[in-house]
Amino acid sequence: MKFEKIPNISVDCVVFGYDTITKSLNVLVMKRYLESETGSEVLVDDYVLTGYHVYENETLDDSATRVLKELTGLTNQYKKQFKAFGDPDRLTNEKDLPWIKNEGFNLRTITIAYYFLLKTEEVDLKNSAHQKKWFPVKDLPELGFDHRHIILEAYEDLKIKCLAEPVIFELLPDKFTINEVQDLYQSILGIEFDNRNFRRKLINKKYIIAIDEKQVGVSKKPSQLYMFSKDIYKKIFQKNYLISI
Amino acid sequence: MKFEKIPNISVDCVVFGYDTITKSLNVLVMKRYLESETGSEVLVDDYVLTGYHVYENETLDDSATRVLKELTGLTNQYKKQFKAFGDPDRLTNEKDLPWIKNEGFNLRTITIAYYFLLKTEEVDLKNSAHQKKWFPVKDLPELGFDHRHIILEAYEDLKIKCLAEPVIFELLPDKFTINEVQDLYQSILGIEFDNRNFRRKLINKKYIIAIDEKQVGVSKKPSQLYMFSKDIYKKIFQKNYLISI
DNA sequence: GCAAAAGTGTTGCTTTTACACCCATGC
DNA sequence: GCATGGGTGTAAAAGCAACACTTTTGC
Repeated sequence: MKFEKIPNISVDCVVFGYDTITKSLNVLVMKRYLESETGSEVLVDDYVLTGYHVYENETLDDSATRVLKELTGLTNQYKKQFKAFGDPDRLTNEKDLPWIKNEGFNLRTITIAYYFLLKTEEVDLKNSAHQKKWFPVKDLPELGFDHRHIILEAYEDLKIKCLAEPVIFELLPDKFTINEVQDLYQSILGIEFDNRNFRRKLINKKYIIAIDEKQVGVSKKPSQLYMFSKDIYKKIFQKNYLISI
Repeated sequence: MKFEKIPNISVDCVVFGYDTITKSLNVLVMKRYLESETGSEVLVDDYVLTGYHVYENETLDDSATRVLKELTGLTNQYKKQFKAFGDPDRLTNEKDLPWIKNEGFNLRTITIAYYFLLKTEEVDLKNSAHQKKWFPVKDLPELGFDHRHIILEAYEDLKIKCLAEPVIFELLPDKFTINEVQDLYQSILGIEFDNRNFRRKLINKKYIIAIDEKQVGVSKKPSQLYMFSKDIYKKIFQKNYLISI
């Protein structure tokens, strides 16, 4: 009983990884491939989110953490439960049926969807069992089930979240330049900011700390590195009750 | 199969109702009462949210809508799925056990929680099967299961939501005064605004429309009535990309 | 005429926006 | 010395915050 899977409840994890080099916000997905018994026909060939059934004795948060760990080896990443998906037909697209038959899924499975924020470079894709791949959130491959929909809803939630809370720093290395932060905001939100205004705004925050270090190995003026202090942020944080409707 | 309940998945509805007269943001809950077989002992005597199992052929949203309709007779109210609750021990407080035994619940039930926004006066509590009652969100009664927790999370979500979207008008009658809007914001957020600044801000919105009508039957200067035009709001709405971290 | 709540303006301050050029480095 | 992105200042406009008294009605 204790470690049994609940057959009709899963968690699905949208893993967002930012690649500072290519300036791309990516999503980690897993290859799904199935041939007919004779091997003459490819039945399923696309990607899916990583997810798994929730265990009987496990909280939803713990399930999501477990799935992320199995997928990436990482723990302690920023995690948010953002929505449950449970349409009766969410798993029953024609192209999903052979897969479901093969895997023995329950056709009416509700999934609790989480998203995680981390850095692409933190994940080692080589030494891993499944075939996993990063795709830019703006250029997703063909996805199984309702997973494109889930990713896009996660992305919408992230857009709103990053305007109100300093989650952006979860996607950046510990030491970053102001322009990297700006690039990331722009990449997530799809809009451009004035560099001088953006820079001023960030540098004025007490929790954005200039460190005594500069970029190395770049063939241009090396830029100042900063870090984000969560401690200071928490200390000086105060709810802003500005009504903007 | 089609109309069977899924035994381990439910929706729970936090129904927020605002009472313009008493200026109280209320939550609608249902009496839960159980005596021992001999009638000599009260086993359970408290309140719970209304909720119900999800049916096999039904979306989560439809389940929530159905539960609200059975509870209040109302449809087409503002509805938001805000979180799934699924801790293994969420139904197993000692005081919930006799109830669960009596009702034949699945002990590991995940609930998808929704909140609704409406006006207290819209709901007729008299002609209704179950014993239902409004309680101020700031003065909740003893609640079964994890329902206090669910209500408080719904309330937190509502606080954030009403700062960014005009959901406040879902809680007010069609015709309202500026001071009623201010009272409601203050009641939800627990802070006070300057009346002159608040009034100016609202009246300047194109979608807040002064109508050719005043309050009647009040023994004071009757106030100007306004309405909210969702159409105009949608037309002129534009996402505000202000980073406030 | 009095109680009750509605409604009204101004000023200083902070924040946002718009905008163009020089700087430091590696090659 | 040149290519590359890093870094800088100012002025106008908008929005926000603080503040106290007069008006209109029903009774």
